Amino acid sequence: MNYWLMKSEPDVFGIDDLERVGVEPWDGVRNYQARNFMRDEMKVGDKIFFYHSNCKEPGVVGIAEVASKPYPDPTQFDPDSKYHDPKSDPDDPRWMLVDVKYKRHTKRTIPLREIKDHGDALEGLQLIKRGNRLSVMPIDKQHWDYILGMEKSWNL
DNA sequence: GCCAACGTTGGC
DNA sequence: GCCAACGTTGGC
Repeated sequence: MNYWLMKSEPDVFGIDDLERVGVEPWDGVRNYQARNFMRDEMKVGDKIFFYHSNCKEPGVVGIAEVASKPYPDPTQFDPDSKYHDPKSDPDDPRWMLVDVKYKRHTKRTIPLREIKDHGDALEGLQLIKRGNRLSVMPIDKQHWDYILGMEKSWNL
C-alpha cells in the first residue's frame, strides 16, 4: 500500500467536485515526475491526500483512493483540449493517468501553514521542501499518519 | 498581483 | 550538451 498527495485547484476541481462525481480521471498532468508516479507506482487502493493549491487556504482537504490501473490520458489526443499534446504518439502515449475515487472530506482543512509548523516531525515531506511544485507526490506512511492525526487537533 | 523556483525549449 | 529565454506553479 502506497500513500500519495495530489494537488488540485479548488476553482477548477475541488474536493466537493470529487465528492459529486465520485470517480475522476486525473487528466492534464504534464509533468514527467508526476506521470512516472502514476504510471509506475500507483496501485488500485493506494491512499491519497486531496490537496487544495493556489487558493485562499492551501492544505489537505480530503481522502481519496486510486481506483484504476494507469491508462493513457485521453486529453492528450484531443485537439480541442487544453491538454492536447500533438507530439504524443497514439501507439506510444506520452501521458498516463489513474482514476481517483472520493473517500471522504477530512474533518477540517489541514492547512499547509500548520503542516509547515510541524516540520520537525515531517522531515523529508516533499510538500514542504523548498520550491516544491510537484502535483503528485509520494508520502511516507509515518508522515501520512502524522498529518491524519492533525485533522483532530485544533491546537498547534 | 507579485515573484521565486523550477521545467522545458530551442539556438548554437 | 550548454544555457538563456520563456512559461508555469503556487504560496503569499
